[in-house]
Amino acid sequence: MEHMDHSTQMRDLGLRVTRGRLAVLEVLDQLPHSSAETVVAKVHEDLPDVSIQSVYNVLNDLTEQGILRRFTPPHSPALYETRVNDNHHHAICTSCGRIEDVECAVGHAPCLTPSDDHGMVIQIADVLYQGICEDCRKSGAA
Amino acid sequence: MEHMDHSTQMRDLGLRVTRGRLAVLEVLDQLPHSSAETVVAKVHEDLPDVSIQSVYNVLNDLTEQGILRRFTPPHSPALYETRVNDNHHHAICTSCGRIEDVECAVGHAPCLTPSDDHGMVIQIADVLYQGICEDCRKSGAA
DNA sequence: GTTTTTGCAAATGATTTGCATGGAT
DNA sequence: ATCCATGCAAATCATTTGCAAAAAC
Repeated sequence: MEHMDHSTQMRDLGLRVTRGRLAVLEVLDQLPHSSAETVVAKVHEDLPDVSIQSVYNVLNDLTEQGILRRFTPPHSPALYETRVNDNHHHAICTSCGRIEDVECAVGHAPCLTPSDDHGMVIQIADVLYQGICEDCRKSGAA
Repeated sequence: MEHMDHSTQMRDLGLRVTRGRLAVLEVLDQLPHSSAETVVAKVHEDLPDVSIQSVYNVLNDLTEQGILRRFTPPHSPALYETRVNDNHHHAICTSCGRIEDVECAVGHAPCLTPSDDHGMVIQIADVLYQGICEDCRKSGAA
């Protein structure tokens, strides 16, 4: 069962396994980089009675628990993906908005040198590359 | 004159030098990482007749021209700073929201390996570190 | 004088809040 | 049976849009 991982993931964290939560996670497995609005639309295809606010709850709660990953490009609503245990990051085309997963160029998650960490314990490092994608360059859209 | 740089900066780009634009730039020189709302409040201390919408225009236009830099932490409105020609990045405390400038750990701006650039030409790489700052750790706020 | 930028008003978009009901354990 | 999560409604926050008037070149 594909849900198994997510169910145990939540149970292990003391979260209750609900249809809404599973539905949100399935959508994000299929469509990473989705906005809350997109998730709601997709969830409603199968479960029309899941409320918008509940989806927001789920997105917030699961992000806080580390099951989801959230990032917020400029001029965009927050985007979500099911958190995977690599250190991939994102490249966004500032012209058409398309987003690609990219591997971290340095081979490991960026980190701070102790001399420059300002006393902070870093938990997440998100890299957002912004540029122009091949299609936009060719079509002169930029 | 401290404004000189900004004025010539704008003139060189064919942008008109207005009091509103200069005021926004001065605020961001003093208070980097400010939100639009903060900028409006600060600008209004001296120039109460500058409209909110105009500040948004300025922030958008100057960011587009590369004079300002915008980044958008989760759960935060967009933040702005006058763009400086280094590759510093940002560390945000997920508990109290404080933001520190940090130097890029690898010594240069992150870049993509050609084999992994998806055909995109990268113009900006923003790194956002998220963690818990020393104060929050000590006070147990997290 | 011409074009860009501003100011005003209104609308839209994204997200959060509070409280009673329903559902998972 | 208990407590967590949901649904509903309303509110709030951030930002954009359109057009006439003012300002910079």
